[in-house]
Amino acid sequence: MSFVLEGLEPDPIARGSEVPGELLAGLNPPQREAVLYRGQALLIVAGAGSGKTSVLTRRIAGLIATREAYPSQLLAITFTNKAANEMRERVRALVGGAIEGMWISTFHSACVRILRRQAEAFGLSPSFTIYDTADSRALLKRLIKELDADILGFTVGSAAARISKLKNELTDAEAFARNANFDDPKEAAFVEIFRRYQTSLARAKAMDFDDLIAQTVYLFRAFPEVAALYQRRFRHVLVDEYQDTNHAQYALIRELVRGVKPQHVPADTRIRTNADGGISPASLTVVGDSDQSIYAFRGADIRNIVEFERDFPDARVVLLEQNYRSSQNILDAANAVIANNFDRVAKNLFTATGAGEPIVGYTGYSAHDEAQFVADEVDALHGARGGGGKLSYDDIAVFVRTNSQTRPLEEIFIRSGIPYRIPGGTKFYERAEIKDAMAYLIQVVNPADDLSLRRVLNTPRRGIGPATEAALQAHADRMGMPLREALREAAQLNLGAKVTAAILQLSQLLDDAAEMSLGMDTQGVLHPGPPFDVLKLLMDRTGYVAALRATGDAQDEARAENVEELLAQTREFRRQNEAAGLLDFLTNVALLAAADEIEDEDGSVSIMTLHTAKGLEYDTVFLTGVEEGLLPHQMSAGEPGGVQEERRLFYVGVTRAKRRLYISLAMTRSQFGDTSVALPSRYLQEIPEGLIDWRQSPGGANSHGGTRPRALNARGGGARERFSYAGSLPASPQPPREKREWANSVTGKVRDNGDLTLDVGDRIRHSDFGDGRVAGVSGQGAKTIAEVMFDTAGRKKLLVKIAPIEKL
DNA sequence: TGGGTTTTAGTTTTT
DNA sequence: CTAAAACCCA
Repeated sequence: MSFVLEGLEPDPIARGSEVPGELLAGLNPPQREAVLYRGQALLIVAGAGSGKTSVLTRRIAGLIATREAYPSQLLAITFTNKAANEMRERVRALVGGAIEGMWISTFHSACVRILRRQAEAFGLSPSFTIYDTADSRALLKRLIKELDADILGFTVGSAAARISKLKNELTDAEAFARNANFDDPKEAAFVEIFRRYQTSLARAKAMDFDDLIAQTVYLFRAFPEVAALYQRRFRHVLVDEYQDTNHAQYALIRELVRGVKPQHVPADTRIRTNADGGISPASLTVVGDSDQSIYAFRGADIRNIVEFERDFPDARVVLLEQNYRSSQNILDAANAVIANNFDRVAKNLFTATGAGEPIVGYTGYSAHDEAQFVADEVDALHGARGGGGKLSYDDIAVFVRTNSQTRPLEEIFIRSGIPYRIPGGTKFYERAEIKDAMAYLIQVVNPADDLSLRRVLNTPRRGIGPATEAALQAHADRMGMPLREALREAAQLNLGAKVTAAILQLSQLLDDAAEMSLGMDTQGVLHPGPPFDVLKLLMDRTGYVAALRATGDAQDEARAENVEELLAQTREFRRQNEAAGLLDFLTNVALLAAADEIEDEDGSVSIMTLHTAKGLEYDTVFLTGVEEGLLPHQMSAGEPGGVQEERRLFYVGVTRAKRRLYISLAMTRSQFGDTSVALPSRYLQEIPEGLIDWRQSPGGANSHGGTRPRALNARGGGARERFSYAGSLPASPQPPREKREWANSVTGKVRDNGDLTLDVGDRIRHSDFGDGRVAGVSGQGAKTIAEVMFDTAGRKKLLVKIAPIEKL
């Protein structure tokens, strides 16, 4: 290889002339600058839909094409694996295949890679396992119970949240203990929980999600020569979605783009050194949009992006404001809403594509009604009836605020025969049977992980009950060995002959599986065995799947099929990653993100949370549950900046839509089994008059004030639908109270029945369902619910106050 | 030890 | 209301 080595060093002056023209084709001036700028630090403030992925990929392609950097000198951090794969393909298409050695991955994947590679340097097992949230919680549960900390008010959730938060701030157990107030019994107990949690992880050779980042930072700080390895290698670091980085991630980036001291530069380096023999810092490019920061709950610190220029005084800032995704109507709505967030740098998205179709609004009686509307519209758009529109299902997405909202949507979609997917919602890997199978695999790779062994000890049933487990655990503790070792010595424990045999059999099986996973010794080289073979061996010899099949239970049959599906996935994984072993498979699964499950062109509608939707785009978007208490969510009311964060969430949702946006809500929502009245979200009011075409408006006759209802969102001047509040919303955070009513919608479907009372046995008439008989009444006052057996429509639950019914 | 029943707790968002 | 967890009995 005879590269021109001088060319590898970044030149602080833009080298526009050298970047191939085709990489700049079709870019607007700021985009062009973002591709061409060369310097230590660059912040690209990329509004929604402003073509940032395009800019980022061309910037990378430019660096490679001009020989400013080898692909292996580039590190690009994305938010999801899906985004990483997409970027990899797009860069490959631009530079013609030569991107081997380039790292494009998520923060977590990159850290795992570094940690596994450097594990031995600081006494860590390279085959450490990654605990997901459920694993962490299971461990914490044991610890809290052990310490009787529950009486102090500790819950698994609160402890987990607190530990996660501390780790994201790079505060480890010891650092926390140093400043803890031990006079407070609760705080003292927490210190103990945190410490034990961490030692348990270490003993199990496991890390939780937050550790992956934090430990990498600690590694770099403790071993400058290890850090230097990566500082020398990565000459260009690019970070996407920078507004959602937390402190630990920020610190990691800072470590990576630090210059290398002369003593850490090998004599034969091919990188140009400074006068003192050191190497200057890598160049850093970050892309983000503070208006789309929606992960504060995960420790994301908006200051990372807002104060970027303070961190890097020489930084260039490029603003991308032209939107290439959405119609002007959609952008107007988005701009208007986000403008209500104070404390933000003004930014106004614009487009050249024209107004487009109006936003469609709909208000259902209930979540089911709302879901039915969505289903009907999807059906119509797909052209099942009209034939005019030929929108593919995968061009449509339905967004929800909370996971529980997917349920009614799912029910209606099934009934309507609309194919759908819920990325991240299926929780395939959280199913008990999958966790069982995975626990076997983890135990094969990491025998120190007692948690996984305990899980499979008696699954399927092999007669190892709590008593036997305790005996094994006691032996393990006594000998200071992992549970896995204790299994081998089961014969010493004077257990029953049957039980002992079962234990030894399991032990032998795990040994055999471990041998297989390491691979056959062909010509002295170890090739990791295919994960499929290992899992198949385990499932066959344990009889796990067979046991499920044998029960004859339909649910167990479904579980057996899930395990088969997992087997298929291991096979598929090996197909796509040829030399990949079991550890790679497990890592891959652990770091899977919800959005990674989205397949393009799979012919189904995607239903997902607003958080999952970040970074995606769809021709048609349904934004559902736009109600007070849901968006903004009740839980956010207490948090500082909560309502603003929720507004950004709303903004993210709106700006995902390319051509059509539907906004819907329900007048009542059920949770915990009872139904309550819901009010339209305050964010709806922030959308300018005329942008929304209400098919069914959130009525609201103004019977209390003297103010005439404003035709806020009536289209074409005709006040067909009206949407107003009695007076203006209070400036205070509280939503309007019971004075507001759902009444007198022009369609006549939404009404106020006053204090109509119904009793069991009454005959009533419903405008949609026809005649029926009241079968039961529950609830009080405005929330009175009647259960009605309709003569033709079957059994329905109705909110008496607003249902379109009359007593006969 | 296993199965069945009662009880209780939980609902924000996620790598 | 639902799902998981605790509890109880055979």
